[in-house]
Amino acid sequence: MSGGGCSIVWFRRDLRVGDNPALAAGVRAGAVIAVYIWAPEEEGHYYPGRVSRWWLKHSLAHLDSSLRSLGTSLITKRSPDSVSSLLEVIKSTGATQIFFNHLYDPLSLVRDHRAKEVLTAQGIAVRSFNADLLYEPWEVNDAHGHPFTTFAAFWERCLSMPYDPESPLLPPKRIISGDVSRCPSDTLVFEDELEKASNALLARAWSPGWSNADKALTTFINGPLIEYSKNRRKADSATTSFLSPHLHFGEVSVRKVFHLACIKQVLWANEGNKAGEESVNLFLKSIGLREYSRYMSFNHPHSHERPLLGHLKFFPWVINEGYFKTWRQGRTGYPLVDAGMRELWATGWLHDRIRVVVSSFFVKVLQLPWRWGMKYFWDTLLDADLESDALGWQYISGTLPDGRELDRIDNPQFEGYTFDPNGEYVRRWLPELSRLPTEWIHHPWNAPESVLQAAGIELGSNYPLPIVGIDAAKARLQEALSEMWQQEAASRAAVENGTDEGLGDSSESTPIAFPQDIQMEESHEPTRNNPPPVPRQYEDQMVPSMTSSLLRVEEEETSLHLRNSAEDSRGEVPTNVNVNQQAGGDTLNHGVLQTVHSNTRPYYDTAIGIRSSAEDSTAESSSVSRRERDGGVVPVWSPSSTSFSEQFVGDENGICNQFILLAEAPSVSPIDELEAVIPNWTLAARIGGSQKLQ
DNA sequence: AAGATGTTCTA
DNA sequence: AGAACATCT
Repeated sequence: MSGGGCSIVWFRRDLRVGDNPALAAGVRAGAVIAVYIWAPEEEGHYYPGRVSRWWLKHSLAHLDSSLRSLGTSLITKRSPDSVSSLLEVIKSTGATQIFFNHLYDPLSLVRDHRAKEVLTAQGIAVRSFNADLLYEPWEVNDAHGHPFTTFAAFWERCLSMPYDPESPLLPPKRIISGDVSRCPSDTLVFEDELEKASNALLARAWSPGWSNADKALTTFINGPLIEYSKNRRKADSATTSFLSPHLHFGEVSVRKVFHLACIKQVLWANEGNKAGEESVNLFLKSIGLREYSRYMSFNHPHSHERPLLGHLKFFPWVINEGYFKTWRQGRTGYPLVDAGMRELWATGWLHDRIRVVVSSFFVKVLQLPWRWGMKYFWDTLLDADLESDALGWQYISGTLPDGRELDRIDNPQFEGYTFDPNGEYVRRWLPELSRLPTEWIHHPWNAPESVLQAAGIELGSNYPLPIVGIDAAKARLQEALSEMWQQEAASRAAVENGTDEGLGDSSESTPIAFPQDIQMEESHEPTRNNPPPVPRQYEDQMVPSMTSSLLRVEEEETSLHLRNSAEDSRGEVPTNVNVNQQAGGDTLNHGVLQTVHSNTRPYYDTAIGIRSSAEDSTAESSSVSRRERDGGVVPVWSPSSTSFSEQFVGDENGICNQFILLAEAPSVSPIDELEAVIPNWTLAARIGGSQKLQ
């Protein structure tokens, strides 16, 4: 295995030196070549947003300097294709093995599988590890060996597993560098000049990099954690952990977080500090949600673009780009929502509670397609994370068995008084309402004219009237829901009559395209299980891989393929965090971040590689099975290993396919299939076919 | 003591 | 919105 050659450690979203199993393995094996490959085209629609790239840039610089102090450096490569870059690095360094840590988003599952196939074929030893989760998704199953479908059950199981999560590894003391003299780094460009200006303020609030992540963790554990249960639902309290971006980029390991929190919990439990103990439970639960997001993504890889509950695909979403824009700009007329949206745009950050408020408003009041909202979060959040965001939006949209009720509308006015009782949060982000008394701050439309006047507010002029009334929204939601159920019943009837072919397809398999608007803005706006049989010994061989197989024609994804690159810009948002602002004037002042309105963000929709619809007759799917690989038992990744579930209202087809696939899976060359799929965005759709059971 | 009213929670 | 729980009278 080790031979004479050195090892490549392929960094991805594990930008840390401590508790990094891939790095540790590389160091153990001898000389190391640390590599990071920037290949955003592989991400398709999920090209990272501006602030996310800012973070990445700094995190990589931080990692590089740490590696240098340990004796090596980070080789960076700019590439349209990670796997070919790896091959290049192998060629120029004579590396004979490669180590990396697992990722669980659908794009990575495909890419990593392919990497493994290709590299192995080249005689390279490939080993991968769990560095991102307490337990691998395939380790956590119910009494029947099936994956859980609700969070509570999942998390309960995680907390009562027969073995503990791995203990965090110490960072290496020294790294012997492989010979990189013939392997120059590419300079990676993560932001253009305009973006640089827009990002200028971020460094005041955030410090990317693993050692800063460690500091943030320690600060939180020793500080706000104990009060977490009390404080966690105030919109602007600085009592959250602020770990999410660090966790997203793997700057701190979740095991370490878990470890430290558990130690505190034991301590507080011994002291009889009930509140402290409960705080840890709540904090760990949010870590659990992150775990669950990976779990869901692994088990249902199309969960970032399809509702997990089948009937939701019949929901008549309101396709109204004007609404969408109004929401993004924070001009809905609901102060709590607007404050949140403006904070998001200005800072790339939102308190968890406010994320729920704005997304719930988006889905239930505006009834816009949730994927639009999710995409906007992706573009703007500093901690944008595909798996977490997909879980969040699905939860909000009522598309999970344990999500919020579909027909429940959260009223931002009432939420305002619970999350922001004194209106401070609203006043900070909506300067035009800064003089409005608390009594009216969350429902200015009810305020007496005299009060509004005194506050310098003219509704409909310098602050909008509610874009949609809550009552109207409720009525419209009821209609939409009954329409949805009708459609669903009709579709089911059609299936029973055997006339289903094609009928349901248009509605169910063609996700609503993103609006042009999110990419392009008009110009007048300033733009801008039972225990696993062999629990431990194969830990570092658990390579999630994907097997695809022939299924049937089910997908015709036309609309999604043709996406133009375009300019992404935002509605104007006040970014002047300092409160005082002229109350007059709809024109919001231009704060620092706003000096740049328009960030051009290319969309790499590699429409090349999309197959014709004839070829589309092969829709990927895969199955769960265990098979030998590299001497280790490897679960083969499966999207629909779900025999549970009346909850995931399935059509029987979905379930049947599952078993058919199990039989058929090995007959098709995964790579051939996968290559056509790599342009990602369509991946999930293809994998799932039109099964409802997702 | 039982009923009304209020509070908190929901992945 | 509605259940579960807590507090008041």
